[in-house]
Amino acid sequence: MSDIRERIAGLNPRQREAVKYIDGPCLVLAGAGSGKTSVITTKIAYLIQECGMSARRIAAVTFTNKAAREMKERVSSMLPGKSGHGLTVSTFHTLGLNIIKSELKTLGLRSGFSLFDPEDARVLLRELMQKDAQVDADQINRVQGQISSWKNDLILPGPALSHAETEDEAFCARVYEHYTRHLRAYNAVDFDDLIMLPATMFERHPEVLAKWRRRIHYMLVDEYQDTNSSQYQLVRMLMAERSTFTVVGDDDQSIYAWRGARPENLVQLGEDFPSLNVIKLEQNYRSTAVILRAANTLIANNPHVYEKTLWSDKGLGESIRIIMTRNEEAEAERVATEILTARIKQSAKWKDFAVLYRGNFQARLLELKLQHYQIPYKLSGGTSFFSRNEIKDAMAYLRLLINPADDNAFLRIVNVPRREIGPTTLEKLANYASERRVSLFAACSELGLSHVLGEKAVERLGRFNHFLEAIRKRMDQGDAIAAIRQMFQEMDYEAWLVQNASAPAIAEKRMANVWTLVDQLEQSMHRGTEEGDEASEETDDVEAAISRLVLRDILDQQAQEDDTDKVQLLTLHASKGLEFPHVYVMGLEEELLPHRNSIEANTIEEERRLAYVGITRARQSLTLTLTKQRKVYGEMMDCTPSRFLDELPEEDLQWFGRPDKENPEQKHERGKEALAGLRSLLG
DNA sequence: AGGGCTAGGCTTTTT
DNA sequence: GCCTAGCCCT
Repeated sequence: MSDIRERIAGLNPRQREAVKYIDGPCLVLAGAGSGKTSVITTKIAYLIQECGMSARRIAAVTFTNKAAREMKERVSSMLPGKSGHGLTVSTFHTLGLNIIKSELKTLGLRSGFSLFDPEDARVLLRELMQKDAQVDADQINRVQGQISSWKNDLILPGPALSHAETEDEAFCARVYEHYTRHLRAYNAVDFDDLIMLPATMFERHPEVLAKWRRRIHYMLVDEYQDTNSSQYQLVRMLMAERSTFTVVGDDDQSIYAWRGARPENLVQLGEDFPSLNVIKLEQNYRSTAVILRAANTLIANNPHVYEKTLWSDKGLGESIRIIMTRNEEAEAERVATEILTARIKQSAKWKDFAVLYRGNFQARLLELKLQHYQIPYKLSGGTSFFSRNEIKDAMAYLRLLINPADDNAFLRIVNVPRREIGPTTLEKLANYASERRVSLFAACSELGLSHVLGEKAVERLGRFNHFLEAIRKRMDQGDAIAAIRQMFQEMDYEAWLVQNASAPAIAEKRMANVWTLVDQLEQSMHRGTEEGDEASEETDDVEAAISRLVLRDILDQQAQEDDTDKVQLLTLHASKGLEFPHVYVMGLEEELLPHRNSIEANTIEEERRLAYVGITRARQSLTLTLTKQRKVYGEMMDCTPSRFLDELPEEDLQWFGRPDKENPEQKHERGKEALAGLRSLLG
């Protein structure tokens, strides 16, 4: 807990200015590795410690839970005692969720509302579209994407329909309208609503906005280049009067345009706030001069509103190596053996190496080679915990418990485990429910059901309803978590898993996943209670905790695993924000990086930024690889070296395996050399 | 209720 | 060329 003044004294002049400028709007253009997180965390501590601002009046916003968690930790380590109490450090979505939770009435929601993840939303969309036309798998995705981008632009269904230019768009808008109505009926919101609802509410209810402006006096936004339109509107509305905020970002690292990020928001800010103080952080504390020179010359090919050039005092460092191989197998092989030898030569650890690539498929071959050489590695990505079926089932139970109007959750689990409630019964139930305008779950216990359904069916539905109602009662009365555990036991969910699994061991694993989920729910509840965000009763805590679960805001169990000594395999996207002593970027070829679709869509600039992000991850050494041939969709294709290679400073590059007319033997010799070196090292 | 077949698609992905 | 989602068939 070092003194805040000391900490500020340790910053460079630009960083110090960024921390101490608090009287107006502030944009910090933070180049890669320029210590932006330090600036944000120190600034929060400075506001509290030196400027006497209450932590409760400060909100810092990030894009990922991980970043929010880390930032919170760093800030609280700088602050003495409880002075950080009440500080908000959260994702945009969690901030939106909290706003929604305190404005339920204005928004026309009831407490315990469900949060639909994109998969839930997709299921609902499919159902809605099936009525209209025949469903095309791809069509659902397109509609979902269109709705999402409308929501990102704060466009409601009405205007979406009236402004539709094509029949296709009009169709989407009609589905959007249905979708919105159904979400309302289910007392549910989706991820995009977490931003859109607060933003549109603030527009329509100035008195509510005024209240929130009194609550939040200073805002800090990390990764500002990743904000979309609705997020920007939210920040703008909250901060409009006071103009006290700091946003930190790097337009050169904007790589999420495809999911709605608007790097133009950086420019927009200057127009909306003419007094904006723009501070550039250009000193890089991460990489060698050679690496930065490559990064600078590459990105200079993109147009810039604010020019910036990274520099470091770390010395030139090694040349950048470019390795060209015969095919993708040789490429993977080469990367594996390079890491093997480099580790010994540099007496480095496995975790000092990262291999970056454009697409996840590129990792497959590499994995094989790494396994062959017994190199330990950690692969980022893969199937998420939350897309597992048992987790989706468990989540549906939780959702239905706190929100009986959630018909989607009901349909998912009413017959899981088997309760002999089939499609015919459900259809009749649905008709009855929609006539009486009640939820499916509520309809289950209505007496009138016996007019439309057989005795047995009525009995089964009633039993299901009573079962869950009993659990709900237990949750209200006492230990909610205990009641939830009991629920899974009483319905013998494990038996159902065993029945459905190919091996008992698999079922066991799945059941363990469910218990992990419940454990995390429990932990999340305790965390929420300790922080005492708002006065809340027990059930309110469960609701909040379940929402946090859906938002993936759970403790990272892989945290310890991250520290282990393994080579990191990541997509270029996933590498943003990280750094490694030795970085390999694979597949520097036209059609791959830049990606084929981006060439066609003419979004080369974003691909260039992607390459820029990859390059700037490296501290000490950088190796780029490419191949002459590669299998594309099963067909062997000749590859062209990426245009980005031509945009790097020739004098800093060291080529291996480049076909060279003057010296055709070169590649052969180099290859042999490398192999001989490897052999001698391996003994 | 589950498995097998076929067609289409094939970058990146957080909340 | 391979994978996966969704459909159909038993």
